[in-house]
Amino acid sequence: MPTMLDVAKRAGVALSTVSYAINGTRPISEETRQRIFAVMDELGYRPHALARGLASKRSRIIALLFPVSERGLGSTELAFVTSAADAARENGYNLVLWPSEIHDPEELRRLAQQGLVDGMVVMEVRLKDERIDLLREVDFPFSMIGRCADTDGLGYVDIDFEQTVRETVGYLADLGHTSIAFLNQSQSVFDAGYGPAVRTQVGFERAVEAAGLKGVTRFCHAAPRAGYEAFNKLLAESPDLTAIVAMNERAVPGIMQAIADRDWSVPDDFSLVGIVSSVQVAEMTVPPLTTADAPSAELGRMGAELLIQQLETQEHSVVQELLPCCLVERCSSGPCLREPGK
Amino acid sequence: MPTMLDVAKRAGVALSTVSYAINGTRPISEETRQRIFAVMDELGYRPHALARGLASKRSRIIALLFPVSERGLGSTELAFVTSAADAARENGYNLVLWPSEIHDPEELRRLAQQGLVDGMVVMEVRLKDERIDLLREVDFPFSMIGRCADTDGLGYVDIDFEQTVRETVGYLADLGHTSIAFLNQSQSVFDAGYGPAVRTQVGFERAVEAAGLKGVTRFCHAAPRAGYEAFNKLLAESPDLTAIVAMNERAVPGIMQAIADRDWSVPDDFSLVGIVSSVQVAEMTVPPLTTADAPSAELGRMGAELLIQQLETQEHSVVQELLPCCLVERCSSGPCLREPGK
DNA sequence: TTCTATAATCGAAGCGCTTCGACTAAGCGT
DNA sequence: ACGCTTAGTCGAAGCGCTTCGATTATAGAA
Repeated sequence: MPTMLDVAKRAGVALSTVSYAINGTRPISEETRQRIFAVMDELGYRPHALARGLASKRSRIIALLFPVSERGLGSTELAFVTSAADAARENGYNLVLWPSEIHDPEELRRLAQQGLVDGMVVMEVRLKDERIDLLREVDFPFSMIGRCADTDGLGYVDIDFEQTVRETVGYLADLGHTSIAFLNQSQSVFDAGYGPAVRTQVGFERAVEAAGLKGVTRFCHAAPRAGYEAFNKLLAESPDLTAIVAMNERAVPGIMQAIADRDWSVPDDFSLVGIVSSVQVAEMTVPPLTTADAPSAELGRMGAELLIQQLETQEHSVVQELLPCCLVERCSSGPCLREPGK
Repeated sequence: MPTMLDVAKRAGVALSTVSYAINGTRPISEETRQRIFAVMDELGYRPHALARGLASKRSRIIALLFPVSERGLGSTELAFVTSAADAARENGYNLVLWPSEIHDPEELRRLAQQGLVDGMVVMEVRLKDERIDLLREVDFPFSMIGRCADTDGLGYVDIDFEQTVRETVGYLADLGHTSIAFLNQSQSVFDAGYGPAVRTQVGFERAVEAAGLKGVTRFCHAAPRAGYEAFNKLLAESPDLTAIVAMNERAVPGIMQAIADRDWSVPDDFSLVGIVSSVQVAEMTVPPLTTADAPSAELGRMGAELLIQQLETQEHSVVQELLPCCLVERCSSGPCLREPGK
């Protein structure tokens, strides 16, 4: 494998001249530059990434911190990963995957001090998140997909949960629904201060009140069985319910089953809308689910780009962006033709 | 950030001694070692990954090549990624994600020559795959998740498609089905020589013949609509069909819809089994789908471990492993109670 | 006792790059 | 003709490690 020195010799210039030609760090005459580049691809020269990183103190590698087995990532999260990797590469960076126990700051500190990565993109951030506290403390560059409670001076992209749930509630209200339930993720996820669970629930309550509707909320584990039971309890307590907004993909089939078991049909007797979901999931149900799809690809991409931008420019121009989910009407929602409560 | 030299000075030893103590490359007295380690964590010293990589010519970084937007990865593929990353880290390696256009060997060559990664794990390998040809040609270490046609001397893990489909067909035969269809992925994927599509189809034909059953096969795009149409055509041509084996998750809801549209019910009137699928998908349908689940996590893990093992030991002990899918009976399959053809 | 193997350590030479401080030769205003 | 900037280039000093070839002390073999 040829080195920069080989190129320099063959082109009859100094080693440093080659470096300047490649990086454009100092002016090089057009003539020399051409000669150097000619030699470079004659020899098939590729700059050595590690050497470059060592000398420049910038590895051009960023890490994506993703929580290991925390609810087991779904296809929504996969899109974060792939689009972040794409975005990184388009900007000349490499993306390393760092499966991180959410509660092991030491591991994180090691990564930060190892000199391997220039910065990190942190996924699945909680309202109160040790990882963020640590990174902040050691002043290590990072961006978030999601956000913690105190985002002062921190760059992030997140879903606009309030807006999403407001739009969804509005949509159902327009269809004539007056009593709506929100099916959240599990109580433990909520208690752990997981942003989406907390923010959406709050948003739902506000939206429902603002619209003058009746709204109830309920936690539910990520499983069909739990969805089934949750639906039945919900209807036992509020028999006038005609629609559910579910931020719990795995529970959806259980709900559908429960609806079918009452000999009701979707959407004529009951409406079901998934939020913070994805097309893949929506199309797995029969009938296809009306969903507010998470802008996963954008989130992943922006998370990476935010960080890279922060790395390239020294100025701390803090970008904080909220993206709404996109409500797509499919076949699980509509006006309620049944007489509520019957 | 302290360097090795700082540690050495503070411990009153030579720089190289510290290195030997850390790596165990040469014998160091217990006493000295202790002193060195004490100083190390007194100073909070962390070896610099890039420097280490540059000097040792081993970065301890491996790349996971995954095809960009080729069918859009599902949750099955996500598991590859995360478990590969896990496995890498457990073995002291980092995993970088390399979204690769399947037909751009130049990009790949660059990655290989850049010195950034010690080896690659290649996903979604085709029977005839340019990437493999290139890596082989330049003699760059790699392992495959999946496999190409000529696997001579190449390490891989793959799903045992033949076995999986045989078991599935056997399962349906035992339930009394005698006319079964196989719903493959799309024709174009098949024509591109995508291993699973080709191998499973061949396997199905053999299995059906061996079991003395009647079998038909059909390609289908990854979409509910396509599944719907495929089902109807299939039944128009072979009215005695009582079961479908589908290796096409996205088409499944369409099939279910089509079944329901005939006023048939699953599984009493028709059986449906998904293969090379996952629990997540299986539980999204109503009723839950009987599936042969892909051992995704194992595949990802083994893919990484295979490569690392190859990297650590010089000997080319070629590991080639086929893992079967695990057939899980849920509620979409059973004996056919309907009189076939009616 | 003398010779040699082994344990324990040191110093120095890289690994392949970036970057800083020269240096030279023009180009320009005065 | 004078200094003064600027484009274009060179050489050398690192970046933080690994690793090779000594060197010394210690012990077992002859």
